Amino acid sequence: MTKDVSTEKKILEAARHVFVQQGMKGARMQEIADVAGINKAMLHYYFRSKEALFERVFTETLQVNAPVLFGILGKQAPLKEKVGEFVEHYLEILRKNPFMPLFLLGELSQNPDKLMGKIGPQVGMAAAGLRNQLKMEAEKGTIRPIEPVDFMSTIMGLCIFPVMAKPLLKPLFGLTEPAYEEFLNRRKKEVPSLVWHYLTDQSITD
Amino acid sequence: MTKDVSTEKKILEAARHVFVQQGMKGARMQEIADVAGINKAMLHYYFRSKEALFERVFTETLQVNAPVLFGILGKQAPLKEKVGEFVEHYLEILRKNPFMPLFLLGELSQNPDKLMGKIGPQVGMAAAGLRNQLKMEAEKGTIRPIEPVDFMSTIMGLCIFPVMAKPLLKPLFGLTEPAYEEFLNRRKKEVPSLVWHYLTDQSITD
DNA sequence: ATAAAATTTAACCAAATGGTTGAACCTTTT
DNA sequence: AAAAGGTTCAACCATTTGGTTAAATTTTAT
Repeated sequence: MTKDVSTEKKILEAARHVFVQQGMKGARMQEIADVAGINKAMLHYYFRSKEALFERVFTETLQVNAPVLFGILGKQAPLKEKVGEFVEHYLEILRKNPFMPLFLLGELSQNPDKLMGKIGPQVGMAAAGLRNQLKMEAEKGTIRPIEPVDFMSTIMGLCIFPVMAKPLLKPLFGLTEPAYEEFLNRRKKEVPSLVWHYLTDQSITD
Repeated sequence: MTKDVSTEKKILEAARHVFVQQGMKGARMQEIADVAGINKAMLHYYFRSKEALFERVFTETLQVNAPVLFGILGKQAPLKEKVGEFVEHYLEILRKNPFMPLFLLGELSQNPDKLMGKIGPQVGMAAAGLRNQLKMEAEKGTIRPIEPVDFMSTIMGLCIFPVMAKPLLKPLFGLTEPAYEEFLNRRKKEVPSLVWHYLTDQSITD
């Protein structure tokens, strides 16, 4: 691990790396220590227990990612523009952190309650903003009426699945690594246009 | 657990239940025994080790689910029809086994290799059939040219995400259980029509 | 009915793993 | 420079957990 970085940072970096990849149950304190390049006792010196360390990493991860996601969709701008920006940014983030969705959704499934209170207000605002925009645009006739959940699920599902199903998709369709990368790049164009059709085409609900 | 069922079946049922929900690492042999209503030693009597038991459950799960999925999309029928049937069936399966995708994708991420050889031929056939149909329909002009990966990712992502992100979506959008169910039902109509647009609208690639 | 084989159980065992401790080692303060 | 406080480490401890064993019980074959 990089020298001259405070031990606490080194631990958090290592812990995030291991936890995200192995999950709470799969992660071993020893491995986190090894990755951080320090003694196992340090983990307990800086963070009381495995649970405390995990809690910290999980919360941090959520509080860093959620605002990015909802920040884009919640801000003031034309919807079409925001969709494009969201997909582009999100796919890029996902490409760099392919284990993030599995990690977050996995731990969230184990502990559905530990969500609100962590991402509360910040994301709540963005969600409310999005809800309003969808409503107003629908009244204006720019888009068809649509629920925020439907919208979010569509756009997130289209972005997340290709990334987290990589180990399924690659062998199944005989993709080489470059071919897979190409596929991800295609998504950047296809998903926004797909989502836009989803928003505007009246025939979808009829 | 139900009486009069062979111990082996009881174990496999219990193991599937626990493994799918907790993952390989998270699952405890004792819990599996408890759920099965038998002694822990029985697990080792019928299946050598935790790994062997897991292997069995994982393989079985894969071999039961994959053919259902790809069976529908691989068979001989109009594409539009198959898409509708797939989404309907798949969403129903997912509603009953909400932890399945997280389980399969999670374990697959840990062990990308353990895929082929398990679902090999059966699914390979279906995938090839789908590839041909997409190619032929594109040449006929019924749909636009599209890669099988793109198609599969779109349809699966749209189905899977709403189910596996339930613990995220429910609190985030303040959905009650009935409201969430309603949402899932909306998907049954929206997803096929969305996918169909995705297949036919030329402007998506332009 | 009885011996043999298969099944089930409780008690154990060894390894893995989260966590602790006390001494050594810096760094800062006075 | 020496005391004090913070940091790091190797060795150790307790619990958990996958796995074993030998005896008991049930089932099957003769």
